[in-house]
Amino acid sequence: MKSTSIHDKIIISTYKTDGLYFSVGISSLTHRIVGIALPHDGVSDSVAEISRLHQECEVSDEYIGIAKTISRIYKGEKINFELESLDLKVTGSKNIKSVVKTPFEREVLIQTAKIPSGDVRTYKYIAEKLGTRAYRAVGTALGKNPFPIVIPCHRVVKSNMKIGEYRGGSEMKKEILENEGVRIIRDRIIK
DNA sequence: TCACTGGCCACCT
DNA sequence: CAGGTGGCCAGTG
Repeated sequence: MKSTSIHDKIIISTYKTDGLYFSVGISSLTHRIVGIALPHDGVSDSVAEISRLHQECEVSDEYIGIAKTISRIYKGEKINFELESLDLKVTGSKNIKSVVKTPFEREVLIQTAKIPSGDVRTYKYIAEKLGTRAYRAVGTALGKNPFPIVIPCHRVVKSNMKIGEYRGGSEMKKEILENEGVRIIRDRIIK
């Protein structure tokens, strides 16, 4: 069986601002985003975060504008991002590996995408939207979010309004939320 | 199959 | 308020 992913190539573009590097990976086949890196201090770490998940990658400036847009969201600008531009499909195939692994992860991401900038929801809220009590599984799914910043997993916090964990560290989570105008005192969201 | 492991939650000291 | 305990359930090997 032929895998279409054999001919797929991921283009990785990086935008630098304020000493931070933002990378985005885009499929040359589908033209959808397949990966976003959290900001890093160096360009190699930023590129590596995306490239280690894909076999064929090419570094290019082609999509630097998208990387820049992501950096602006990080800074707190309210920018509408089409969900259509993300590769959210889930394939069960062994040959063709999708970045989103299961329907559950996909639904968690879609619910999270609805949270407006400047606001937060809880892990429990997301779980209940999916009709389950798998609160922890929601956290696990968001921990694997291939599209951080654009799919705002940083806006999902604990039920007691404490910040909770983040792949880039809770300090980074706090920083993004504050950039969006969320008030935080002693690691707790103030409504 | 089955026994873990978790970006959690609620409840109890 | 901090820390501990049991519970929940999707993924993983």
